[in-house]
Amino acid sequence: MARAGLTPERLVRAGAELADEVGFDEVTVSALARRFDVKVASLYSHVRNSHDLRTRIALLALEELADRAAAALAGRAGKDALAAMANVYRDYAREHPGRSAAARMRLDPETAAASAGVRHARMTRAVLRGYDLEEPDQTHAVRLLGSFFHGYVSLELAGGFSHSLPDSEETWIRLIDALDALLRDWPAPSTP
Amino acid sequence: MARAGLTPERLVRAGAELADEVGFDEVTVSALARRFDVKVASLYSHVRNSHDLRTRIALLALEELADRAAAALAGRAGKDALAAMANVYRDYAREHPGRSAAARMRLDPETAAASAGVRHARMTRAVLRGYDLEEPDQTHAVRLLGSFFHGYVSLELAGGFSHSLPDSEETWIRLIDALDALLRDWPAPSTP
DNA sequence: GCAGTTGCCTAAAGGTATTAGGCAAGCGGG
DNA sequence: CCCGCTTGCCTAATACCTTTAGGCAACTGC
Repeated sequence: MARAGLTPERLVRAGAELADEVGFDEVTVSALARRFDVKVASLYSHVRNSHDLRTRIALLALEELADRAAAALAGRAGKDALAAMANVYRDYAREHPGRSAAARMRLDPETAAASAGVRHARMTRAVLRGYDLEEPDQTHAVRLLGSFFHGYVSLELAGGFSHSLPDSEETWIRLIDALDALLRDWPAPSTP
Repeated sequence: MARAGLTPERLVRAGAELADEVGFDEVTVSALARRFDVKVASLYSHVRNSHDLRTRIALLALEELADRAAAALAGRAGKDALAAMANVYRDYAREHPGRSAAARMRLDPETAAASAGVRHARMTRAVLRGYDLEEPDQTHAVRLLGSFFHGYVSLELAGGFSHSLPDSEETWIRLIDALDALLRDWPAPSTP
């Protein structure tokens, strides 16, 4: 019988495609085996287990996303950079909903530390160099942007903003405006 | 044999507790049956299927959250109300991580429309009455707050902000400051 | 206390995850 | 060229979760 030519890389790539087609939650070792027309057990020489497969898809998505962000940020600063980075996340989510969900998967700390997640953090800080923020405000801002991007993309993908006006596109543009304004004019701590 | 006294309500409540203990993803019909010391098939007279169970847990969580928010908002306005609402979400997530994850579960449109989600939307708009926002900016702001709360709570629960300084508590307070400032001084659309 | 309902059980089938061990495809050396 | 070794994919088996069908016993109301 001819061999299927499985490798971890091909499996992960196919798993990512599967995720985009049927949703990250439906990515299963069995479904992937079907896709390669191979028995389920065969995958276990290339991937440790189901969790390992999903983790690798998440890592792939984080890499792709970081690559796109790096490309988009090159030569931009200030609001331009902010908008570029924001659009990278949103566009990726719309083009690759499954991968995008994977990128939001919870990783254990060591895996996360070795992932492209750290590039994301560095790039976010790079964007913030266009604004005048000292520590710890810069970290607060990193967390604000992370939360907002994560939340907006999740809600939009879940259909939260469809079927109501104004459409999501307009909100998105206006919210980037708003965040830009906030970062430019970052408030001092309130005195309680 | 004595009967276990199953009802949909008891199952959903126990399912919510189970979610808080082991995570929403691990909430399974089998695990719930074990918890009641009952055979798995017995649950199927009370709950349509696994998805139905999870949906009901989500609806419970949304109700609880809306009740808390309503209580917290009574008699408050402006930044006070904003902070109160924000803290409801965050505190709920910390006290009830499983329910909180359930509340973020994707619901189909009809279910969502019949859920306490609409109360949340109304209350968010009520909070925004303390700020001077016309439509469509009010809707943009609703979406901003929704995204931010959702994102922040997800990331914090996933451990995204632990093991780094400043601690999440401080960031949280400062970001509420920041959002308050942004809402008070909402920028006009940028002219592209 | 009896009849009817209904709640929980047994049985069974199908899907996913995972491990152990086997056979042959394809590569490298003679 | 072909022989042997590696290793890739397979069969087999176990375990768990989901879901449906049908049965018997425990409550409920008369």
